Amino acid sequence: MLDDRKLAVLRAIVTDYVQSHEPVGSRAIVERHNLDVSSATVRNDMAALEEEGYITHPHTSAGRIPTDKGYRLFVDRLAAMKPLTNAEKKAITHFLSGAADIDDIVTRTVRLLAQVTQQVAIMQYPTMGAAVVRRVDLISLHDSRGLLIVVNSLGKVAQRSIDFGSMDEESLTQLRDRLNDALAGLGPSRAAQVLADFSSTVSPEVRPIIHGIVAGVLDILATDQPTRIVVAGINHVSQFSDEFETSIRPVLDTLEEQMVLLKLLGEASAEVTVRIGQENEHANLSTASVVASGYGVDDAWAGLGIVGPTRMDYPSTMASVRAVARYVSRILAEG
Amino acid sequence: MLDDRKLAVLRAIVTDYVQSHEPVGSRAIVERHNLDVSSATVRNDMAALEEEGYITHPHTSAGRIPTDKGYRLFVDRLAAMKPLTNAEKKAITHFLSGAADIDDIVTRTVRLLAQVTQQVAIMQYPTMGAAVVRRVDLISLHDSRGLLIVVNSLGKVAQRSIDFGSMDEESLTQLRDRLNDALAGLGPSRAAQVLADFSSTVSPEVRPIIHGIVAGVLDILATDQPTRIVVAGINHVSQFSDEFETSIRPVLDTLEEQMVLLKLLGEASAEVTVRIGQENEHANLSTASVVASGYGVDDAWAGLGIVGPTRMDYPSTMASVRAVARYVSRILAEG
DNA sequence: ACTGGCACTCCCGTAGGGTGAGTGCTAGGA
DNA sequence: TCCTAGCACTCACCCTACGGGAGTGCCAGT
Repeated sequence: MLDDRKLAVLRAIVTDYVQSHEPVGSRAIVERHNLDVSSATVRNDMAALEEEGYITHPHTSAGRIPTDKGYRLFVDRLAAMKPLTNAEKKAITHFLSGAADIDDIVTRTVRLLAQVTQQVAIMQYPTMGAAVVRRVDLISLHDSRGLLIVVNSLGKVAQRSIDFGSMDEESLTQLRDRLNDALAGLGPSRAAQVLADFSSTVSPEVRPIIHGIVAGVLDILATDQPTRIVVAGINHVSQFSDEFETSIRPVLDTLEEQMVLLKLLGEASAEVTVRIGQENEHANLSTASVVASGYGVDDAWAGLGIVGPTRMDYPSTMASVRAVARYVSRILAEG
Repeated sequence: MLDDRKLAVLRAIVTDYVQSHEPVGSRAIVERHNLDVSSATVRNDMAALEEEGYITHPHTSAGRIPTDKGYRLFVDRLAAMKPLTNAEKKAITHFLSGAADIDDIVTRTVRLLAQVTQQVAIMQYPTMGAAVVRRVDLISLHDSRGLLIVVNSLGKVAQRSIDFGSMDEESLTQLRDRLNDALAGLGPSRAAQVLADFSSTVSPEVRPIIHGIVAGVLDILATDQPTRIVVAGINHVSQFSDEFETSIRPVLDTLEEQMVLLKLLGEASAEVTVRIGQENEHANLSTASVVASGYGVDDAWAGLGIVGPTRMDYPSTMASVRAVARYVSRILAEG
């Protein structure tokens, strides 16, 4: 059905359209790609490709543009990831190397991703669910207010504001040490079990306070805590089109919805995945593609990726996403 | 020069234009506002207002629109802040009440601000410069890597990744206690002084490691550390216009520039300040107004605000910004 | 000092015609 | 059987023209 030449024609249409943003005609194809056939032959192939649903044309006398199905075929069978240049690799490592803490790593990475792909980048914080508790700390601030801090083995720091009531500094220190002894090295589910019995081991008068603290720790450990998402390169939404209402507006609306973004990155696997146009369930993203990848180390896994118009340079974008995901994973593993 | 009626005409032009987004003519004014004069009289007043530079008209036969100068006069002399409804107040307190930590407070506040003003909201993290050190912690993670954590009296937690070299757990604990004894309760400048002498009091073999830790603490304490800025409600840029290139694009570009945003909020005072159009030095924001306010407690002060089109409802927006700034300040003071 | 009247300006929506890129189809050739 | 050359046809796009209408500026009158 689809012989090699038809595939070559589809490839030509996709690459040319991505570059020019204009419907591409049969003559342009034979001129720019050396197919050694006439434009009439290409027209016949185009008719076949359109019959199969890989391309379409906006009106009778216009050139062809790829459909979602056409992009999908292109990504799956016709495109090889374009390897990064040395300069690009260098830029990535340089940009990420000076990061101080996890916040910094995430911020830098998402900006870098926006920069190299020239698209809107989104990135999920590594979930702390799978890691083990490394340290619990209690710090009184003023009056009866204070802070509960939990650090996990990935270096992620979580905090909750806590009312310490009438507890004095000394018993606070004591409590802290006991919590550390009890929890250090435990995963979240095991820690939750231990905590369940914890408040019964303390004297009754401080029990309500302990209860608050335990609740705080449990809250932090809960794996389904809303993972934070960061976005960068919003200005690159201009890639989508020059018309705001029909094209850009819905994308911006979607980018404000944390839950939707989480879903987009949700099933991030180790490999780069591409969701094209209508393949995104979300209606606002029907003209958008999402290129995503998982990143992280053994038990701290999360997603990052970009959102761009279906009409994008998939080979380069996929390569960039993959490269950034790998580099940031390496940095997480090292530091 | 500007009698009461002319001011009333200006007020009418501003309010009508903000509402309708269309140039407003002399007849519309006498119809919608009961000025008890004819349209011809209003036309004369308009001519005078235009002479003074408060209004202009896009072409000969169009109605009038306010200039930056006109908005400025309106904000300074003609507009009273529109008090919030009870429902709005309730929504604000409800939205902010459940915040767990400082990250959460900032995230919620900036989203709330975007929500109530229907504009793009920006907010600066409270600077930790002015507060005093409350706790220093050292946590080893794996291999020789570890984490340095500094908590200040406002509950703000800062962290740095540190190489602990060959130090064992015990001497780490010892070092931590010594650091806490030395630094607790000190402001950043005093702490820096103490730290300067600190590394000379330890044994030579661990000195390079201590040096790294001290550098980390100093780094955290440095007041000029890049304060983080968060943005919300980007989708509301649609308020600016329906044309992307000339109007929305430059604003989006600007919102990506952390440094520019910092400047916008930089000189935030306790009162609500408005910068209109060209009053913003940044060229990209020449069609934008910034409504900002400081927030915080005694020595932890930062800015928040919104960015919107010059053509905005100043009374309501200013009231909302003020209200949100006050509520979040109160929450910071309490917890 | 205000008002009614009137000529004038210029945006905007609509209609009509020419242009050109691109297609679909058909008949002929390898 | 596959490819090619040629040709009629279709539309989007651009330019122009033109009437309608909103709004102004000005002047004479009260």
